[in-house]
Amino acid sequence: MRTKAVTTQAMADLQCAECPIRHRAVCAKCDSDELQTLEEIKYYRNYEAGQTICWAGDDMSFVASVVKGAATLSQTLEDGRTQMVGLLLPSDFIGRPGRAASPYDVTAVSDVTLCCFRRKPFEQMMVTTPHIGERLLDMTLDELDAAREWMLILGRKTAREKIASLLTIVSRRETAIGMMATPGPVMVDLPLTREAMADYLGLTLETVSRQISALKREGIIALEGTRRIRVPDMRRLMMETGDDVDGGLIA
Amino acid sequence: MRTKAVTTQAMADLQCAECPIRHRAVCAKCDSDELQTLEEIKYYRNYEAGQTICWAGDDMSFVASVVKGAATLSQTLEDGRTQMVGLLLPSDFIGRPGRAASPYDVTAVSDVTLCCFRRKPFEQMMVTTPHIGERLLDMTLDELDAAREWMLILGRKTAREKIASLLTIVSRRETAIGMMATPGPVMVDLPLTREAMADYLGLTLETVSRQISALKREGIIALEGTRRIRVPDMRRLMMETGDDVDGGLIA
DNA sequence: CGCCCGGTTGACTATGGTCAATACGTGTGG
DNA sequence: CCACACGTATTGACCATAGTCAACCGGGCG
Repeated sequence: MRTKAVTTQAMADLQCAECPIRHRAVCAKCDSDELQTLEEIKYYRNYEAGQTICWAGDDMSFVASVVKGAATLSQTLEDGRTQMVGLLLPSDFIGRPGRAASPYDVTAVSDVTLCCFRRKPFEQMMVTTPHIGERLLDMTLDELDAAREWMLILGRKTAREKIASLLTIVSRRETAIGMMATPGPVMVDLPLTREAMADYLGLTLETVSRQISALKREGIIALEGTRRIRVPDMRRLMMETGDDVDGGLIA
Repeated sequence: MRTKAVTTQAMADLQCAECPIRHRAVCAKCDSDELQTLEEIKYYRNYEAGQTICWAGDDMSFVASVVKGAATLSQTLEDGRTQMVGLLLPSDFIGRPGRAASPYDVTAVSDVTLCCFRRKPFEQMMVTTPHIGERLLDMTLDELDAAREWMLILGRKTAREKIASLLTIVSRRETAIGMMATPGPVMVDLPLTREAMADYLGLTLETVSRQISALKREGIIALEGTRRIRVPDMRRLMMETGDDVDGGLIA
């Protein structure tokens, strides 16, 4: 595993106004003046797939938004059992204002680009720029809801339901639209190995593999390569999640 | 089950300045002017043990702080499996600014007193009073960390470790001090039935009962009645949680 | 070519769930 | 005062789901 984090050339001069996550990230509510200030303190960092962004307990000198790629948050018990507790996709926020040490391992699962802000200036800006704190509160509340949805999955669902739920959730986030069960076929591109899925779902990789094979055998999903999944009928998959048929939509 | 929520007389005239949760609740950062404004829009509500405060999907006309007692947040699958996703103790916040419908069932597990704010005036105040939003962000980030700790428990711990973790966490919250393993005996007063513990831990009530019996047999805990537990040596209990021996402290 | 990594599949096992009987404690009514 | 009932908790016997251990497959790369 490589350990260098290289500041991208490609991204180095990206203007906030052209940023793909401009309207969903922590800066979403900022007006152009505020954006200007952010522009001055931001910088980009790249990580390659598999690279560790931060170990649990380490101090992070920055907070950041995911611009591109996917990262995970995970916790590990002393005997090595690990549980993922967050899947960070573009626009998600990394780090906690007011606390330097990350309680979680943060890992790039695909090639990742972060838009970083040094901690101190960012915390300063939160005081002077209410829009940032407001947006961060909203995002944190959403993450809390997501974490609680995961608690239901981890605590009460069967292996089969867990897999179906993961696929449903990832597909929902990828096609970030409102997402009612669209009847046509859907492609789900999940950037996770079987082991990462297992860490996410509180299963072993063998069980993940078996359940995916079972869903495949029954025609509920089809594989194109190992990381790409075709869902001919999303509603059929959703029926396997154990949630209400309305898709478990919250409010 | 009774269904009335009575506005307490006993609490009706409690001044914020004398409030037991003054320094930990959502109002913690407010100065006395701000407190004065809150004082004018707040009102108290009481619920008795077992009563439902709000069903998932219902609109709540207020947000609130728990002043006294304990409440739970839970989600239910269509076939009846339920998972608790939050345990609300005094100073915890109920509701989400900007969203009326609760995604969770909220239930009083002991007699509960809430300090309520009507939604609209509260949302208004959040705009004019940054201290409230700031405090709420901090509290929400703490809750998110707690939810993620639960994800580890639900996803990766054995039944025995789950029970030990629950007892450790509740005792940590009750003796709200810094909480290093104090060597003396500790009383843990957990206001939950075996079934509620099971719903929390993603177990069945039989398994909860068996594991508690096992810990008792081994002298790690002792029961005084069914809801009160004596822990002769907290460190011994913590060793059963599967966390690092330092108590799994974050940062 | 052969190794390595990720994935799949099989055989067996163990942990926790299910179903059922029993115990305990408290409040109610004869 | 005791009998009973109801809700909560404990315990046992049995079973099912997912975990463990191990063999094997297949593609990419040195």
